Amino acid sequence: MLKTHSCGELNKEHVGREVTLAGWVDRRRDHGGLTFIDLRDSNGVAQVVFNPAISKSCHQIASEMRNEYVVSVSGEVTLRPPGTENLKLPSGEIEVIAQQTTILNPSKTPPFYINEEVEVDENLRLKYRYLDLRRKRMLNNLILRDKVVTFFRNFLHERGFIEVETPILIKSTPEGARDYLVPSRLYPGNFYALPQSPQILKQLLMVAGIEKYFQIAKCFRDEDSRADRQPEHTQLDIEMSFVDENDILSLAEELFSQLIEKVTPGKRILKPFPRINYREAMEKYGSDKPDLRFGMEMRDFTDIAARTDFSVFKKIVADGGRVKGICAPGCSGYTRTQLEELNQFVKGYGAGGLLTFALGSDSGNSKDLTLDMVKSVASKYMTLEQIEEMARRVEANLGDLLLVVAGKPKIVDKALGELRREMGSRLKMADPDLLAFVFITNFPLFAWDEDTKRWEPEHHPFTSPAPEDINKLESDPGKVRARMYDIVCNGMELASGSIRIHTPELQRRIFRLLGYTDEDIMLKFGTMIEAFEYGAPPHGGIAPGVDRIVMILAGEQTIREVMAFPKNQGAIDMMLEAPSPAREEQLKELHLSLREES
RNA sequence: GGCCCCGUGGUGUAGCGGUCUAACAUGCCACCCUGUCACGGUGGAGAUCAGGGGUUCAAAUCCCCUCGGGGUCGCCA
Repeated sequence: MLKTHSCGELNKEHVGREVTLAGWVDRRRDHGGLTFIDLRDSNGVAQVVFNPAISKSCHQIASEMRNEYVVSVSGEVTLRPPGTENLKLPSGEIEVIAQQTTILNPSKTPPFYINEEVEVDENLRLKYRYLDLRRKRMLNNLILRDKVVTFFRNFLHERGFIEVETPILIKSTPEGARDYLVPSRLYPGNFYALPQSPQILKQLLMVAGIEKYFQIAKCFRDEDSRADRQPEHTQLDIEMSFVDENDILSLAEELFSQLIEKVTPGKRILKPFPRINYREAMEKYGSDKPDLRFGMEMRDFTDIAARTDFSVFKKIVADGGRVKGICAPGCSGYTRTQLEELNQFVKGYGAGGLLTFALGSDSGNSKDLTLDMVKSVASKYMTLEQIEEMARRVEANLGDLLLVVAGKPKIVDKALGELRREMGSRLKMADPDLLAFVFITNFPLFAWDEDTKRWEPEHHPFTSPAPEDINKLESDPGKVRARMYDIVCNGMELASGSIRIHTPELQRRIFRLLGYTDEDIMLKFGTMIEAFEYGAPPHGGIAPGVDRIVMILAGEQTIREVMAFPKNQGAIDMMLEAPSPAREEQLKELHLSLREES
């Protein structure tokens, strides 16, 4: 090693020792006759003193040092003179008196600050990610991520799980997201696909008798990116044999509870994790990933709306629509501009508009409400009783603002659910120290796809239907519930899993329902079906998203901040400049020619 | 593909029709400085205001288009 100690570890214990440090110049303070350097390495920072009275040549060399130069320093660890200690630094009571120093490698002036926390244009950071990662915040995120992954491995190993790697070059399957394809050199016109998840492989491991499997697995999906989505992400992939829903959920609950306790003990969690079924989540929160850090639940006003003289309401109800609302506490004073902003907000989710009821200007009990205190375009078509009834359902008081959306049920839930989330964040209703984990259960097995006019799996086609609903599979597929569950935290889907189908008959039945011919089934999923004919055990699993978990624990707004080398929203690696054109020889070898885009 | 937001020295911001020959902080360069720690002081260099077009006597500023970035809807079993 070119060093005997790391900068961060030095303290009073080391006083009197001769040490050699090596790292980056974090800051130089040149007093002319005396120069200080904050030397930084992956462990922390230590102050080095260059005193010409100790070593004239060292002092000379120090005058050439600049930020981010890589240097090594040898010298004695001494206590700082009284009154010059720096309590902000763990090594602040000591300093190293340079007796020998070398510039190992100079550095150009970095394109942005390494030693200060300032927001920098993200593409610039991504282009120079290797510099960006030198910043404290990024280093801490990588350290946190390592702690999380290490915890997962230990936790599962202690419970008898074994980690199995599965291949990255696999077969394209028709279900789900767009695949990343890899052309085959040996077989012209044939392609591998990168796994969207190791789903089929882990189920085959169950057939293999592994019983308790996990993997820190890379997953690839060629879909548009978001703050919480990337072309490639990492899952903690878990699968177990001879289990039911409860076994998986209690394992997951234990996993996350202990993780939080160990890694971010300052955070509170709800324990036990609440379990909400899909229907209830959609009813109350308009979302299958509700943020439970605050209430503001949605209530149904459809029956009230039907009784009013408000033609907008009546028409929507007559057409099979619904009317639902939430209460924004203390917001009755919202200006026209603010209300219009919220109106535009719900329109963005397909709603026709937002109807608001400002309940008086003062705070107080809603029993004191009178009709002239209500400000709303709809109030003249409604009775006081009707408005009071709405207020009562959402537990509104004087001074509150009712936010009501009417329209097609799906759109109402989506728009009002997003509005709830928006108001929660505007009114800062979420406790920042709370991690509101919740299980969402009893998802429907299928969702009707209007575009393809087909039933599509809500999760994936390997999810087992609830036993009591199996007889409805063909007759009423929309009513069939799935043995599926999600883990949601603070409004983000953190994990998804299910008990799987393990008999060939049922698996075939599901595929047929999804519109596959028997020939298709054998062509595309033949391996799976055949494997199920050789004694497949009942099994199920779950797959938490590692990037999202770390993002939440780190308090970051995007998963890019917790990935070492992420891609930008356009799926471009700014640092490596990928994707990039292939050379003609490469294309030829792969039997590919490029198509002219029209 | 739709919608919203953003683009001014290396970095972060101000300026939002004329006083901009573009300001401030920091960084950079030079010199001074022996106890600083976001050291201090003096001086200096550094910006075709993303690009193009238009409106105007006059555009960083208003309008249009393009490009780039972010957020989001669609999409993501």
